[in-house]
Amino acid sequence: MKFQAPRGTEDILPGKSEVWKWLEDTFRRVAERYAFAEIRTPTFEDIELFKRTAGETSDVVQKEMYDFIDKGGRHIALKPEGTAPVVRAYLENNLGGQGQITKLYYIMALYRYGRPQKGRLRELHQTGVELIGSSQPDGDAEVIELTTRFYEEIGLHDLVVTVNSIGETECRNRYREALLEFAQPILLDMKPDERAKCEKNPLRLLDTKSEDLKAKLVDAPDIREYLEADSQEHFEKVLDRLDALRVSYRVDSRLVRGLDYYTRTVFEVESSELGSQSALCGGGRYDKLIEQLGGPPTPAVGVAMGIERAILVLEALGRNPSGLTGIEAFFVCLTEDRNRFAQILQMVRKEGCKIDSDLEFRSAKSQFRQADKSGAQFAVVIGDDELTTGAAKIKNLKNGEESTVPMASISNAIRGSKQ
RNA sequence: GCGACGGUAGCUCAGUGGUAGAGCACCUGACUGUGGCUCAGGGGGUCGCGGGUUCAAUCCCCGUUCGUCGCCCCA
Repeated sequence: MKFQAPRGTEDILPGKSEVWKWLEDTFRRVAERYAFAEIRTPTFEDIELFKRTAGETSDVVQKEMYDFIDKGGRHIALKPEGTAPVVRAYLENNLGGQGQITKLYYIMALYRYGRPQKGRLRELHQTGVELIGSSQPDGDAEVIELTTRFYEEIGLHDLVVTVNSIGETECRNRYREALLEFAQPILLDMKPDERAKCEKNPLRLLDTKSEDLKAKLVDAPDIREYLEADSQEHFEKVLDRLDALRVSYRVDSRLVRGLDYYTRTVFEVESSELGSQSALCGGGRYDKLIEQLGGPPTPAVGVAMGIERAILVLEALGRNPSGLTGIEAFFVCLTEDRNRFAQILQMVRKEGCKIDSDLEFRSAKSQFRQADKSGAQFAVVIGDDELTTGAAKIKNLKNGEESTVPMASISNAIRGSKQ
């Protein structure tokens, strides 16, 4: 019996885990600069939390949840998205008392039972922020700017944000009807299940990938003509702020999002490097969600970014994040006195150096080969001669120069020349 | 969940109805304590898993699993 990782999951191995660490560190740094604080929520929640919020028409909830009945008879779901759990925690812990603004960020694993593909795993990871308590367009803009800031800092330039406003519930309902009416003839030649989906949520029509369908929809009504004055004004202010911050964006009235709780501003970033899983991140305002979960009416806006997808884009562009960890020195053992040798390693490690050595009693030649491959700048030679004189030989592997330093100054010698 | 294609050494892949190969990587050696180049030698694969056809299958058939691409959906 050979075990393998469950379908749609992956191991993140050394060589790649460094990129993950770097990406997460960068995200934390950026989010904290905007005064967001980290929140961590449980891996699983009461399934109702997601049913209540993500919407009946959303596939994420309809068919992609990992759910089970636990031993106490509770119906549990592994979280398929991050916003609902964060809002649940926000309400449960009274984070936002008295009209405060709460800024939270997260890095979490999510679970969606779909057919796996590159860039679409069953266990996926997202970073995101939620800005809760402000209805001002300034919040929308700050979240969008933070998002572009993050992508800039991981070396993804020239990404364009697509933004749209889908207004409040009422105007969206009116629009929905108008669109449905326009689309009647189109719906007639669709397959029954596809048609049912579109009839239930006509907005789905808009983000189709079918060129054919797109062509039929060129003259479809435009949602922005249905926006109520407040939403329209809000949207304009967001765009004005993005202009002022020099965030490049594209307005696309066809952009709608898959989760039902969005209101007003929605946005996403795509990359052409990603094939059919092109979205790098998605977000927007969700002013009604908190009420839906039993809280006081509280406006909020947030974004979720796919970590795997960001990494795929970096790989596709051939970016190799530099400055990743490696060892500083490789210690070559040429004495039978392995205890003394180990003590020296212990000392240097206590002093904070990242070092390695051969554990297999291999030849000097082999040890130097390992030193070379390790990428370390130095090989430190400890043999019987060195033990008697109390001074190690340090070889700079880049230029071949050798010098002799007292045992006590090995770490200084390694570090000293680092800058 | 639907359709198509794929799974051979650590990696990238070739190959044939008679139980397998290359390149790279790895290990050892080329005068006793010195790497990156070169040369010589070496280890390593139940050819995804299970069943069937056959005298015989890695190669044919069926099933299954995992992946890739598209759809769906989304991050």
